[in-house]
Amino acid sequence: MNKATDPEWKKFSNPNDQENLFPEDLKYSIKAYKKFDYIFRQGDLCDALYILISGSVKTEMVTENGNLLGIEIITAPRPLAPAFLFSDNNHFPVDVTGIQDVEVLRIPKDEVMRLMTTQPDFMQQFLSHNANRTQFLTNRLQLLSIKTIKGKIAYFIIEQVNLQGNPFIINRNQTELAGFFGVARPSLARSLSEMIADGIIEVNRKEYKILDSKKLKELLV
Amino acid sequence: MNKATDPEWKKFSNPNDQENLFPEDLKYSIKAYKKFDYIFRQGDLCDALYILISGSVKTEMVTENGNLLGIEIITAPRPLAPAFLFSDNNHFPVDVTGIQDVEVLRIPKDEVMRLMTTQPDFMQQFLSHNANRTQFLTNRLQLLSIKTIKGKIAYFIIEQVNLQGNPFIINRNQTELAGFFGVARPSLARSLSEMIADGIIEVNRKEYKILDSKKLKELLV
DNA sequence: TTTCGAGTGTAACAACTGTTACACTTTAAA
DNA sequence: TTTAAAGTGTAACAGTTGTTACACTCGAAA
Repeated sequence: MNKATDPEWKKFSNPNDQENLFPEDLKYSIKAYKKFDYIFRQGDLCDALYILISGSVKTEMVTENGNLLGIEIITAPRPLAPAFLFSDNNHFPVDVTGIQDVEVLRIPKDEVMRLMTTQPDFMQQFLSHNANRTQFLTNRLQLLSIKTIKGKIAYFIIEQVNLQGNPFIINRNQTELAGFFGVARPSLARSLSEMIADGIIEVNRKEYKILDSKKLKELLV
Repeated sequence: MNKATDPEWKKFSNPNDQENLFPEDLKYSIKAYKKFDYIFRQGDLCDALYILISGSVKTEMVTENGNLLGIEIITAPRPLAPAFLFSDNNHFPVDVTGIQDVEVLRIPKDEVMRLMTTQPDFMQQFLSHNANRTQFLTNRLQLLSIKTIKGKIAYFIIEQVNLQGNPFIINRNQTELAGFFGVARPSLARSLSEMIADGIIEVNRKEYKILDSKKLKELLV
């Protein structure tokens, strides 16, 4: 297989590092799923490395009563919960559902072990990806640990300003944002309204601007 | 260095796997901290692998206003936030504070990279540990995502019954448990009282018993 | 341009949790 | 055994969030 014909999934998560991740004789299989199919369910055994090679999926935690807390949307190419392959209790912690038609690459665990020891670039990517996942989860945990809605908004806004500057764009509607925060949509709207009324922030469509940074930081409970 | 004189920290996180984790010529340094010293602060650069080799520490998230959300207590020997060594934004996500006098082993990043490729047992341990950390965080996230206190109690209880059977022991007092759930102590006490009054659970000292498993599951919001 | 649906703003009320305070019980040390 | 400290139970009230409902705005498609 030469580089020109390498499929998209060989790029793993970083398109710039598409070389030397996988050897010529890699053992793998590919399975296709339709839109809205469950790809994995919370509790499913995780006995191989799964990489989403086309389409996109959403992962959701399910509290046993059926309530959902949206976690994130994953777009190909990206591995799915790779950390769990090596955990003592290797079961999927979330539901994974296709939001488009998707294809998933499967590499058996022993084959992954071989890759780890023979392909340094693969190992580096694997470690880096898992490390970033851990940071994502830690960040999410920190957000959820803030008790007031205004506090969550403040935390999120400060994070976005650090990334994008002031003003900045939020590409989610209120319903999605409320789901991300784990709160009810009208409650989020109320908190936003009050923060606008207090002269802390300004909102035009998807553009948000901090007006009073001091007051904003006081909201971080 | 022969095996009989291997120090405790060579056992890493699993005392049964003390062989072949580290080579003879490992480059490292050790630093000591007093009780209540900060070992790391949220935001500190993480440029090496740190392993707690004696004593114990607690990790806490700090919301910028000073409020604390207790995360966990770590007892030697165990690595400290090893995942962040390989993340793109390699900063500590939590405060790490000694709750006893502690010693911390430091292995530089390039030395860790060498270990990963030359010591398969080290790599296996490292992967497994990070995987378990991810599961811990996911579990904590799931707990915090439950909105009602009774729901959190129910989730926690069901988890404990799966681990210990029914009845089971909770080795935390109400204050610690409330901190773990991220709620106020009297609120937790109230919810527990109501669950007892409703005949759902029974509590004697640290021993908890489920009486009505059906009602308990209905509390998982 | 019209129209429909998605998205947003808001209000009234219910439900839940936090705060503060204090009495009581248990534990461990003197 | 006595005593102080830690832990627990509980109440009253304040504060925040959820629920439900509905009007309004905006934008894309017909």
